[in-house]
Amino acid sequence: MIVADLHIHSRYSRATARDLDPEHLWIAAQRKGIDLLGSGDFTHPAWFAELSEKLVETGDGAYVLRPDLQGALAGQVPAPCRREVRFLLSAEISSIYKRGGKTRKVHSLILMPDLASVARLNQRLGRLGNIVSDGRPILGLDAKDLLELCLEVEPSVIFIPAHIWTPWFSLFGSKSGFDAIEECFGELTPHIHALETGLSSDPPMNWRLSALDRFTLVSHSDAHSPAKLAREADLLTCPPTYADLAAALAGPAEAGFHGTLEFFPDEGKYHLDGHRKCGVRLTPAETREHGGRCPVCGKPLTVGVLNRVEELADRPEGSKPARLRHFESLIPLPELIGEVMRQGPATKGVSQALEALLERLGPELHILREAPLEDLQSVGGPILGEALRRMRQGQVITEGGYDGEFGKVHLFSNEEHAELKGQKGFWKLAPKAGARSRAKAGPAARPKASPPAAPLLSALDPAREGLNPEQALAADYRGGHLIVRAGPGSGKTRLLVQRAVGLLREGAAAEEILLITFTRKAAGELGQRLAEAWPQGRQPLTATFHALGRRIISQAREGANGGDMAIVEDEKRQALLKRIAAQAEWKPSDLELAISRHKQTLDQEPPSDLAPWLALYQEALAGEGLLDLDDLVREACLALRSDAELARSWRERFRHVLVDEYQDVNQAQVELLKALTGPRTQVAAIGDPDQAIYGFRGADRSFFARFARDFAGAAEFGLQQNYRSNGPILAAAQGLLEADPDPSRRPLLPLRPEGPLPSLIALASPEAEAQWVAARIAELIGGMDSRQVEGRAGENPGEYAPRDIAVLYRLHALAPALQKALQKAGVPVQVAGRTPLEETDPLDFKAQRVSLLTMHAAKGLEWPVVFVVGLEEGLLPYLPPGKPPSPASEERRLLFVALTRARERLYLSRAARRSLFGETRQPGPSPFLTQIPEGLLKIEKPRARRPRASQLGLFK
DNA sequence: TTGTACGCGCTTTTT
DNA sequence: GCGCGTACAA
Repeated sequence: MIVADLHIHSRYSRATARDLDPEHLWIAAQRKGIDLLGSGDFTHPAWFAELSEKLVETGDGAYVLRPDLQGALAGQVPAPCRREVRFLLSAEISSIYKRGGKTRKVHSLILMPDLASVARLNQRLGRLGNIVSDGRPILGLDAKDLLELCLEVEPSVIFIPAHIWTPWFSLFGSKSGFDAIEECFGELTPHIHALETGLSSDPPMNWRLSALDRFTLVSHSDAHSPAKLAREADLLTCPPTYADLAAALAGPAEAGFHGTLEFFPDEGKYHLDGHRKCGVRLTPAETREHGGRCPVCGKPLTVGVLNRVEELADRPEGSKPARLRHFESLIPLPELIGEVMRQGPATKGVSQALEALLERLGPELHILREAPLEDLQSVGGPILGEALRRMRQGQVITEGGYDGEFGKVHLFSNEEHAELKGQKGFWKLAPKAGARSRAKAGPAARPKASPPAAPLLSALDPAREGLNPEQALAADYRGGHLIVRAGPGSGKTRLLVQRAVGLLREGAAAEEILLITFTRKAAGELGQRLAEAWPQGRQPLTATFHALGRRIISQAREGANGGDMAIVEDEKRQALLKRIAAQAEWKPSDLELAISRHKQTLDQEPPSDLAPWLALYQEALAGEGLLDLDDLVREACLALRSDAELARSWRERFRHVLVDEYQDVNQAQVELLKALTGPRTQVAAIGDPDQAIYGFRGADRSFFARFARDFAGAAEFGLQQNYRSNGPILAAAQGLLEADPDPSRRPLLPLRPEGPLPSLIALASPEAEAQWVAARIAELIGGMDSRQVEGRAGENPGEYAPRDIAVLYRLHALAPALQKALQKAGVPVQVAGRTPLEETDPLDFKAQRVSLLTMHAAKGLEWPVVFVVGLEEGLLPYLPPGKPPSPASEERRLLFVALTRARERLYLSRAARRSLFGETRQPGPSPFLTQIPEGLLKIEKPRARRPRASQLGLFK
């Protein structure tokens, strides 16, 4: 029989002991009596390097400490404890992701047969996320995708869902888990053969779920220090090799998996329910009596493992499956000695006593499990003997752990302890009636929890079929042209889709309907939503302005000489601009801008200073039959103007033209629209002039206001209902806009009025700001380490997944500090537009991360939590040194766009010192901040720095 | 053709 | 503060 502890950590994981290195593990394993030990943390590059250096392969998938190191250390192992310690390569990965609208946090234990396969896996994982900052990395990768990746890298991988019952980070966790294994792993479930049951549950609890019958239930220590090794462990009868372990886990008991060594589950940190902050500990039955809420603070209780097991159980307490494996419940020897000596387990006296026992009797597990009581009595005294006798018989007194607080397991009652003082003959006492056996009478199986109340939004959820009244008015209007002023989060895309569907339903042909967007992405999404809403029959054309122009030009040329047409590639165009600019003694960027602006006006005559250079540019393109992107719209307009037949065919083609983001059109685009508009055409434009932020690229929001003049008789509509942001977020965003009065603006009405006030904080430096953001995000995600989860009762830590969060800034230049701080905190992060495609893993698009992006890039997107950073003088509005700034109103709208990306929580920040382009300044707050009316922002102060918590804080 | 020193200038972004 | 482009040397 061998003892295996396969889930441990190295010193590279958070909150772990500094001496967690191969040498100390080798010593500690022998003192404990472990034959087969997980390496832990193989994903961490430094630990991987250390393992590669200090371990040598046995050839059967196991590794041993290098013989020279063994020789140097042998003296530190008590003689009766010495044994061969083999290592298997193991790691734990934390997957934090969104599935089915719920944040999931699942930890997985992974074993690999050799360093080469680990290296392959690490390479893949390194591309998907940050495996450098923590030995237990956090990936925004669905646990199922992680399993798939592991199988792809190494088919013989052993993949074990870790400590499956802990509330915060596990497969069945009450906070962020699933109700069934299949729910998590889908069709890959057959690749899972074992489940790790964790400290807070033991086999009898797990036997109550018939769904677990086919799995091997394993137990490991999840140690964060050498002293905690083998708190729980596996008992194997197979040889200590990788392949034999894999076969044992996959097969019946005879295959080599004998059973487990267990904690008394009551001692686990999450056995019962409760609130640590409120000092409330409840049994599952008591929790039900209180309706799941804390009797002190009224907030939801942290539901423990016992409760969760009862929730999912389909058998009564005490049931046993047909096939079950052996288990033993143990108390760690230092704790047991501590009780006998009436001292803490980490005191010097206990250590000395432990040392003496190890020297005389052998490893800790041998002492706990097998050593004859007489030997124990003779070496450790009669009381120790009695303590071990009681433990082996399960006669213990328990106080269940709850909400992160370890439980307590005692062997003697208080009365006994009192009696014991000064008495020598204690071992003769029979256990008191008060010392209950750990088999407790429990409540009957609990009915399944009722499903959560229907979400508040369901009645008006924009994802559903129906339109709200103001949307319906605009969607159903058939009286001619119309323009819709649609604020952020008002269901704009939905209105477009439903208008198109309504037209189709009334009998309009798909060919008569055209939808126009600015980006291919928007066109793709609109097309997809339309296909979902109107799956029957042909689809209307959904195109960008440029794609539309291209079609028109193609048709014009077919009719004429059929000249070849292609779009100039950017590289070529830049080279051309550079060449001409040099000749003109202009800056290439100025030339580019001037050409573009001219083409957008549709004027025939360019400004005289531009004319010769424009002519050179156009000749160069025409010589190769090329057009640039502005030409696509311009040339289409000109073709329609000069070719009456062409114009007629296009004007008659569409009865309905729907245009998205109308605040972003330029003159050429408006002209193109007009040229497509015949007497029977209805143009429906939708947009929001308060979100016009692309003036610098030629967009002119004034076309929005004059739509009714460009398209005669147009009706005006407005969408005020906001589905996205809660009341306080909308109030702050609209308060800001008040500084730019507009009589045609209507207030936005939040569907969800309640929520926390947006907050504003000033930090000393960009680094401090980045660290603050990282710390806040770590709290919101919860799960960087347990302390963060347990630390802030009432803040709902762990409510969010990485992909629920975005950090927005004015300039890309702010991204590096943020990225660095977030990576250091172990938060999975992606910086928009900054990942080269060739480095992207095929699974990359599935990885879920915190997004870092510019306020511009955030337009059209939304997140439950948004941080807006760098709200400083000179940065917002941005005042480029030596250049004319954008109009302040456009920059204000940019902030408005940023604020209205947030659904639930909004955090604003600034730094009192900022270095930008080599210059360090001490900027005051952005003037826009003072334009947000007082009382709509909560002013926060940086928390005073507390001294770093001790490395061992996790286990007290 | 390649190495290196120097100086300039620095948003936001789509097709 | 740094990257990129240009100028000039080898």
